[in-house]
Amino acid sequence: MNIYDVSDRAGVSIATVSRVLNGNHKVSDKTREKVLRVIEECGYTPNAFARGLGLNTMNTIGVMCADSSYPYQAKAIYYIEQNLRANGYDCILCCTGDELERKKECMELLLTKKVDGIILVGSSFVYDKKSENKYIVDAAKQIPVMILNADMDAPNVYCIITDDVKSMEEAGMFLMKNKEDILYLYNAHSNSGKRKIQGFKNACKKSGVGITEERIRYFDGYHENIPAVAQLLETIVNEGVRFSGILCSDDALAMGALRFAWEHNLKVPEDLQVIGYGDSMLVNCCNPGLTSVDTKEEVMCQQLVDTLLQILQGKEMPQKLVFKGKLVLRGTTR
Amino acid sequence: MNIYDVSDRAGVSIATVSRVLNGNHKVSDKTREKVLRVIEECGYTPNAFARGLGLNTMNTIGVMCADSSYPYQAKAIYYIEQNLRANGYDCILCCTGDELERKKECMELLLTKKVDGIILVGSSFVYDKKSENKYIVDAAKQIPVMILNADMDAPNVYCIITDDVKSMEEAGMFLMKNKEDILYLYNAHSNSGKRKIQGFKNACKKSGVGITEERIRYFDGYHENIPAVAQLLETIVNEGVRFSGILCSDDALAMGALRFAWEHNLKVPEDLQVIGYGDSMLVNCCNPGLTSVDTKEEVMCQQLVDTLLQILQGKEMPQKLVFKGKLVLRGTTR
DNA sequence: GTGAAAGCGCTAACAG
DNA sequence: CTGTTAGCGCTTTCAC
Repeated sequence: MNIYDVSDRAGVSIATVSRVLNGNHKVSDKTREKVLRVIEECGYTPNAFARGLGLNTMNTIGVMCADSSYPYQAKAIYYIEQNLRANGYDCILCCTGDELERKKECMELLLTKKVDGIILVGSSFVYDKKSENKYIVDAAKQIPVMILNADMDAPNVYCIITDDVKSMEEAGMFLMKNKEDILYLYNAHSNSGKRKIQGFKNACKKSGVGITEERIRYFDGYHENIPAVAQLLETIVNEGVRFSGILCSDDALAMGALRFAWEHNLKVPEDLQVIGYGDSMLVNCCNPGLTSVDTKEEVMCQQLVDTLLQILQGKEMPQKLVFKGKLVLRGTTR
Repeated sequence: MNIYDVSDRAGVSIATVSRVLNGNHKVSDKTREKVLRVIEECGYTPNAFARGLGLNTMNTIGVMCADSSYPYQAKAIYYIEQNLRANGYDCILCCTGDELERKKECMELLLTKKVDGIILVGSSFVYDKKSENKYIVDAAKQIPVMILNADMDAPNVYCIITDDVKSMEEAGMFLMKNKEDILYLYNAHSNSGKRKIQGFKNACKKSGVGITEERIRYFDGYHENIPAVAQLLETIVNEGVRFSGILCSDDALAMGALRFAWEHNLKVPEDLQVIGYGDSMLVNCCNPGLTSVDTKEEVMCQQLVDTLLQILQGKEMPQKLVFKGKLVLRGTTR
């Protein structure tokens, strides 16, 4: 069943059927009804590939993420998909992992599939070296590239980011109000990961606390491996480092910190304060509840999609949207 | 830049270019190299829409889920995407929510987009009423439909499921070894949700424990709302129901149970035992660690994709793959 | 308001 | 081994 069959049965030309299909006004009501009836009867739907070939678009957006099972990315994908679909766009999902080479491949693939735009979810897509971001810059020469949570500057690349520096600074200063021995724990050397560290360092400076590398520690493990985080803290203590507060670059790390507290019979927040980042479901999975930074993910994703849609319609849009995180106080801090 | 441009520059016909592109053997090495060089030089990539139109496929699979931000679904999507991509297929993601109407719409849409197969992630897609599964049966008349975690019987519909009855029965019997006052907590009336309840009931029977509705309780709230789960348990206690063990249909509910224990200074597992389902990252987010049923999600997803790929190649495959869950003992049980 | 016809870029059957 | 050509099904311009 194709447009010819419909035109035959309706006794009109394929051009007319096409017009009806596309809501073109220049069709008489009578003809329109006749065509619609036939379409209804036959259950005809236009061939998407043919349409794509003619119009050079199939209304799809490529969504890339490192690992869609990470809670943050999973949420983002959900919000993005919902917003795009509500506007008639499909999502092709690509989980790239962490290797640059795979990211390039996926990007290439999406371009080949002729998506109308690309959304990069998560800050791991943007590197320090300019040369390693070439794949993004190149892609942006063809179609708009939206980046959630990473900051870079190139034509046709749009960044929707949290002001991680400020947000983390605020959280850090909260812990440093009357304590100097705060530990910073992170698990990604990504673009936003670096901004967060900067925020911690800023907090140190502003609070008159010395910055030492032994208090800025990297967790090199699988994000779900909470026990390993606790172990890392054990190692740090064994090195002789003492701390009364831990600032974490995400909530999972904070869960590890709490686990460490349990294992050592430390009272939270009396003996140890903990702050997470992301305000995920994990904040309620512990007792007391986890103080965390709400990064307003849903709003960011909405804005991202809105912006993209406008761009696709040819509008000029801001290259950077910056949101400020909000420290949500719960029981793991005083 | 299209196939004609390439053929011109290489001094061959478009048929030859097409052959080179598709790895057809009947091209001389010399010609092949010449063509490949031109392709390389021009950075030519074939137009996916044109190819799709001719072949009537763009090698995409529709992946439907209710909410990709639920940890279980997020994981499944990740595994499925990885496996499909490794075999040259793209995923179009559709998050449908819980309403049947939206599920139908999404299904329709994917069919219109001419995907090669459809994967339904999560058991909420299959209903009790046969008439409400018609959208699946109809879709399966056109393309294979794979269902993760729900059981139904129709031509061209393939189910990859956990033996929830047996798995839950085993977990229940573990708790009922020497206690009768076990509570069953669930949060979905879905296909697999019902099998799980059946498992609990079986455990009661086999353990000689009476089945009462007041011990089989539904949590009607957002899956991440751990405090609300604890509140529900409070309500149940206030009704006069007592329990020394809680069997939960997923790990998030179990976190709520643990929260309830904290709030009431109940020792786990001495005063209250808890078992979750899914063996998610949450099992390590609490102290002691959560005993849970490992449903081997990754393996199931691999098998699902494998099966689908074989079906697409015309092979006859089993309509149902059943995996048995495994009870992983941790600190919340004795 | 409607129809004829020219693409869109590729694959594959057929002929040589 | 290589080239010619007929689709694949739709949109859109140009006549009428």
